[in-house]
Amino acid sequence: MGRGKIEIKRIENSTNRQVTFSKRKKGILKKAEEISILCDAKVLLIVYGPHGKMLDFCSPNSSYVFS
Amino acid sequence: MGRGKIEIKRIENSTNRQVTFSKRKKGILKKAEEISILCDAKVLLIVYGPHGKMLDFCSPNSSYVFS
DNA sequence: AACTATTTATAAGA
DNA sequence: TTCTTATAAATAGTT
Repeated sequence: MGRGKIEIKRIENSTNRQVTFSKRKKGILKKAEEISILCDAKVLLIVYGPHGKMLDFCSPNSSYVFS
Repeated sequence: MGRGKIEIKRIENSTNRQVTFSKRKKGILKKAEEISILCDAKVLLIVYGPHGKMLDFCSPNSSYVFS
């Protein structure tokens, strides 16, 4: 989605890669939260990048599933 | 995204909830794979629904991060 | 960091 | 229920 179509392969430019990481991480985090609410699902999402936090999303009361 | 806008709250109709779960799980899985390739990120995604598998996506060579 | 043209995901419908 | 399509949402390139 965007001004142009991109190929799904490693972005070589590190600035662009970091920008895309930030944007997409935000997006996937939102999707994780949405599916957990809409569908009553248990979700655990970890996105680990150079500057990212380890645990990014865990739907409420999931500890009994993921422990 | 779709024919109409929806509120992000639990879908009460269980058939609709299951359909939405299937569609969105596929979507988030794709996003997880894409960010891992594009941004060289380590991703672990678990979406646990009534009929879903436990481990849904793990980017390659992530075991040292997630073990 | 904000914008917007365009692609992608998906809610309803068939 | 698998496929279609109109529309909402995400985002690539731009500013």
